[in-house]
Amino acid sequence: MPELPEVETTRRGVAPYLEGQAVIGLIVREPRLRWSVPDDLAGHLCGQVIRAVERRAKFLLFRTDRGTLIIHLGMSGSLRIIVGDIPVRKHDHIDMLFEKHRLRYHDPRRFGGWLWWSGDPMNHPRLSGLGPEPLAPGFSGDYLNQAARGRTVAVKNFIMDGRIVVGIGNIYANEALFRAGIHPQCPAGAITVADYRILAEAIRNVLTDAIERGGTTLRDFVNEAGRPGYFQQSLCVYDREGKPCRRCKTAIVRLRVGQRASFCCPRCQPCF
DNA sequence: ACAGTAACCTGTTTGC
DNA sequence: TGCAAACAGGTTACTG
Repeated sequence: MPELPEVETTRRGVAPYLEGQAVIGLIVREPRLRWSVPDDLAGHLCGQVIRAVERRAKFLLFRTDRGTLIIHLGMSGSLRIIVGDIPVRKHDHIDMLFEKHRLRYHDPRRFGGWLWWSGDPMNHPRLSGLGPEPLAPGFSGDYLNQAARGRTVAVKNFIMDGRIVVGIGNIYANEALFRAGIHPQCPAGAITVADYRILAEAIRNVLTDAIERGGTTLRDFVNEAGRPGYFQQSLCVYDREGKPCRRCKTAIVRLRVGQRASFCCPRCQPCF
């Protein structure tokens, strides 16, 4: 679930409750996440003030004076602000305690992670090799075109590769390619620079639109208040097999690209 | 370096 | 209705 817009929605939601607040406790009920929660995480965090809540790719960064808590939501993780006495549900794996509330981590599939890093988080092995942020300067059609030279991989897989550009998962890859009028199976190296400029803009626009609508909730994504996003109402192709294209009414087609379900309009996204 | 596959784990949907 | 298989938003370790 959580791609860049959902992680950013979570960041914006929790930041006001955490920044400037001291951690007074940590309850780890289930440490077996994608990467095991470090044994000494409570020792690192307790007493520390969260100075800033940032995002890099799909990672959330909680900065303190002594290091950074790095959280990844995986495919089914969510963070909620809990005020008062709300009973722990199944899969509520971690609570981070503050004076007046707590941050509760829920993750049925346990593909997420809570990591600690004492140095510059950008040097963490999981972050150091990442490509540019799609919403920051430095990401452009010219950059994509350069990175795609000689690549035979399908363009959909190419833009989902975090070494090329971060934050784009299956939903937004499909949606961005539709907006750009590019077929998902087109080889990355066969796309013109003009089309890459259109694609880069489509990526920025779809991510920005999704953030404005609080992300996409297909099953279980919820924000810090436990409420869903509503960008799913704006999806043009994802999970719309057989339904009419919002632009030309042609039936949306489902195919498999690199083991992932993919959706496109055969008329608006012609084969290369 | 690149491309493709399997794996991590649980819940829900689909098909027989 | 019941059960098993297939599938799901992400990342990474492995293969050739």
